[in-house]
Amino acid sequence: MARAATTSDVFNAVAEPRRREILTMLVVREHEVGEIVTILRLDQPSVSKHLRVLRDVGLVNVRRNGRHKLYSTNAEAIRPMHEWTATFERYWKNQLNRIKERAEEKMRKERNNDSGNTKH
Amino acid sequence: MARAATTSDVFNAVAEPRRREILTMLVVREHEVGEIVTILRLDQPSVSKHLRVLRDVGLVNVRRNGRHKLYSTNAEAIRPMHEWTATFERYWKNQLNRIKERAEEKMRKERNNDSGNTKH
DNA sequence: TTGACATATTCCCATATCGGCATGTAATGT
DNA sequence: ACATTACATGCCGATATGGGAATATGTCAA
Repeated sequence: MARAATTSDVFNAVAEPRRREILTMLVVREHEVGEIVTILRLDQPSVSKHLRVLRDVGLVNVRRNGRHKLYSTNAEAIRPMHEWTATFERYWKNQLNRIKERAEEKMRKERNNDSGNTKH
Repeated sequence: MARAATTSDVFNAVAEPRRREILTMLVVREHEVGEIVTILRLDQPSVSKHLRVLRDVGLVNVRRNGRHKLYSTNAEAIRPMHEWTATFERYWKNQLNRIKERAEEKMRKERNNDSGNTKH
């Protein structure tokens, strides 16, 4: 088997940096495809393909306006990722605490050593 | 160009579901490779390869213990993902509020219609 | 040293990717 | 009807993937 399809879930879709840029841009307000092309300096077919992937996993919505299509980010779809990463939050906070504590421990010891060294 | 390497950044490394399972498992406490194999029911070479990817992007740490190797999740490395997804939080909250408001609006209107219909 | 155990790496294959380029389709204006 | 604008899709090639099977590396114990 090869790598999972980019359309298999949000994690795979968002692995592509350009798609992350597109999402960041479209979450503020909706944009036409042409605007994405000029602002992010990508080829039009490239943008359309990325939008296709994002659409397939529900990360963006489309709306037609004459010849234009207006895409916008469906922020709600990013929530599962946010929640998955959130399960690690307490652990990195613990890691930081442990680092802090070790640093303070080291400080105390060095202070003791210094006072001892002055003796000799 | 093909898809970006799985080792290119945390987003790509974490796109693989099995690697997410491994991270979830190793964040609680460190485990030997063999334990990962039996608990997640994967082939040993497969686990070693996944761990290699996770190591390359700094998502796990290793420590040798005799013939065994003890892997643990470096939770701190997941933080960038958490922060990226967090930038969308206010938007999905807004979306939810708008849905709520529309529902309440609808309720009010329907109540008005009902009171009107009783008249006829 | 040899053997057993634990883990890592290599090779092969089927598959999906992304970029570039060309072409297709849909809506508008004249 | 036709040309034009705005997107979408199709085809190609180079590349990296993950699974499977085999093999290599590393560590301990007798």
